[in-house]
Amino acid sequence: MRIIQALKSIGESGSLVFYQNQKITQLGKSGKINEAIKIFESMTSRNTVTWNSMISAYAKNGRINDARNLFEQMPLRNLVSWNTMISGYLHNDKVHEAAELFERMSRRDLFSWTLMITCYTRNGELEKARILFDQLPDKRSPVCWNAMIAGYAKNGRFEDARRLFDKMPVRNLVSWNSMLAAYIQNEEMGLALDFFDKMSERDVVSWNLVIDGFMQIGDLDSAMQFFQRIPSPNVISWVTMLSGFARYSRIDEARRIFDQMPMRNVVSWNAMISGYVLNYQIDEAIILFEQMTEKNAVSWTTMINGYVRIGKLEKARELLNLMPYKNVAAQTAMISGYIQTMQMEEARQIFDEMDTRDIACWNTMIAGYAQCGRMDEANKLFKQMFRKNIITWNTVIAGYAQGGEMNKALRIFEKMEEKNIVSWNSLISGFTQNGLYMDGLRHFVLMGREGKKPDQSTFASSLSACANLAALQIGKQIHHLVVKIGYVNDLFVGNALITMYAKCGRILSAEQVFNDIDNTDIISWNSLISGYAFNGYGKDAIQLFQEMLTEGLNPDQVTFVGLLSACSHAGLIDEGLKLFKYMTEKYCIEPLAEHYACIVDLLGRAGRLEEAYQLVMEMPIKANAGTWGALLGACRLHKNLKLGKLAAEKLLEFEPYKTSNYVLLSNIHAEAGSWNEVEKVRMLMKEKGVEKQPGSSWIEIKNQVSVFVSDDSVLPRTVEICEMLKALMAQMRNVEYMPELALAYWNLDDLWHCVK
DNA sequence: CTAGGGTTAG
Repeated sequence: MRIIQALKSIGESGSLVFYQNQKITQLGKSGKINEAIKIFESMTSRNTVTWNSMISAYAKNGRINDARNLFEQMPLRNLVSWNTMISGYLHNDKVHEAAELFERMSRRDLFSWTLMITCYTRNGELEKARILFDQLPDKRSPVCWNAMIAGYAKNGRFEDARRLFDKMPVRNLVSWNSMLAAYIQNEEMGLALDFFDKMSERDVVSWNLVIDGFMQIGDLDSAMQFFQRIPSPNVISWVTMLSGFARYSRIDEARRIFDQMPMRNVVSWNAMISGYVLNYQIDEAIILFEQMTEKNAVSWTTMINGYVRIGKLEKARELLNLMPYKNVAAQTAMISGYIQTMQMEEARQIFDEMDTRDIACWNTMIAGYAQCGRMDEANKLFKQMFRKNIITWNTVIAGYAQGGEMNKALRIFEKMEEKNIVSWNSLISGFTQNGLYMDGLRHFVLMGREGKKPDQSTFASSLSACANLAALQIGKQIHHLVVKIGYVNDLFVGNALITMYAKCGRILSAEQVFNDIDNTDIISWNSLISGYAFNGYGKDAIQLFQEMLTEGLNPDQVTFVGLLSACSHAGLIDEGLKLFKYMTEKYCIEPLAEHYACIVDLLGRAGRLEEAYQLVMEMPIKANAGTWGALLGACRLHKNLKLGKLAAEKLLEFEPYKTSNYVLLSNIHAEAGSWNEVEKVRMLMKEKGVEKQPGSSWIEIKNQVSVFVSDDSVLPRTVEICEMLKALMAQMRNVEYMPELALAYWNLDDLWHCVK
């Protein structure tokens, strides 16, 4: 009908063009970009509005490059063309490009200013937005004020929003709604409801904001009550309810809403599909997806994500191939799917095929390589990246840290301009996990100096460093900080504290922490049991274990490692053997090499060397270095040269480059007085090229850990320290303290040195 | 044809 009408009036100049322009806009808005292109290309005469409409249509459908091409090609640009292009960049998250155009404009109107302010606030660049806002030519128009208020709201600054709201000269309904949204986005439901009651005028947006607020805090009942009070709910009211129920996995209620809706748009369908996807009901999701007459990029992305979620990558890929204009989100979803299943080559293929990529996509790819330990490739991408964000940097740091390359991690970290808590935590936990405890603590201190507050992860890592260094004073200080900043009730921190005190020999403090924390988990119990073990309190370990059972907790493999080592350290041989039996028979826990090592140690201490050896030979899993090491230790204790030699040789097969093993072997020979053999071991080391690692120790003085390395005479105060050592040796002789000289085969002339 | 408040994918 309308076409006929339009054709009838074709005589009037430009009315067909006018009609076609409208059609392009309408098609662009409803996602039918192909039809819009068809009309545009068939047009014989076009005016500036035609070009503007087409630019807008492209931009609304994610084809921002096509939009820009048209913008460049068009014969005559007006102010609206520039604004439309900026708006396109705004909706495609390309703030940088938008700003470039804005700068180049010769004339700007209120549209231009508002667009640009919105661009900056979307990007979190509130200060830039505010500078523009303050330069604003027309202060009486509420539109820009509203944009700035919304910008503050979305970035969590509702007080700033409120200040602006109170200051603005003319308010309209949108201003009131923007302020209402500010409260709701910051989960201030009390303030929001007061504000809502004070509003003299409300529209459906105001109501929708409130029901969304209830949904965000999980109060579905209140949301429903308010929803029923809305005078005339629109699609968005319905979708808010639908997606709210879907988000909380109340999928049947969500479906009921979906079926009852008097009107549905693409978003409604997408929300329902997303609900099913979240609930792993992919079959239901695909039925709806196929029924949809009008799919947009979100529909496709949601569905692809759904298949990725349940591991059906072929199905996901099929959909991606069918998708008409693949967007970054869909492609990134596919890439993460491949990465989750370690199919890096497939992931890379998609990545290479993409015509535009966002930072998140690059980051996903880099994280993928990092997870696979392929840091060279990760780093190559990192270097290629044009614009990086803080996540990019943190991903690379964590990648290097996990691969043990702390030098590289540190170098990247030091190049960062703006570090956040995640950057610091990646670095500190990297040091700690790679045994570089001092470096970990040093950076913990540096972080404090830069005024950054530690969080639970920082505390867990640095407490673990203290535990391994037995740095009690520093550990205690960190504990105070934990209390002060308020992480006492964090499980990770609590468990780290237990381990720290236990490893520092303060088992009473460990107990106290254990008793003080509100909620314990299996790791807390295991930590305290291992703590008892470490300090030789075998009976307490067993008693705690029994308490754990009465509490109804199920012990795991780690529990028994702690228990068995507790028994071996305390010489509780029968109890240990009984527990081992209990573990395998009652709890059906497959013993690990660690468990066998404990049992070997137990039998060995009791002098039952043959039995221990028998166990090692018969155990169903392969003995590891720990098992042979336990046997070797027992042999030395009971001076069993024959078995000891055998164990030592086995041990050397596992760890041919570990100096301490050679030391053990040569000590056995030395104790037996076979000096020829001792010499042979020394030759063997030379042959294998084993470097004697400098011995090191550390001492805590006035809250400062000092590391001493042997055979290093460069640093100051060496002479002083040696004098002191000599004096101490003399005193020790006086009180008849004799070090075990049989063990002192290695350089007695070592110098101890203060590194820091 | 372009700007401010509300929904969906990441």
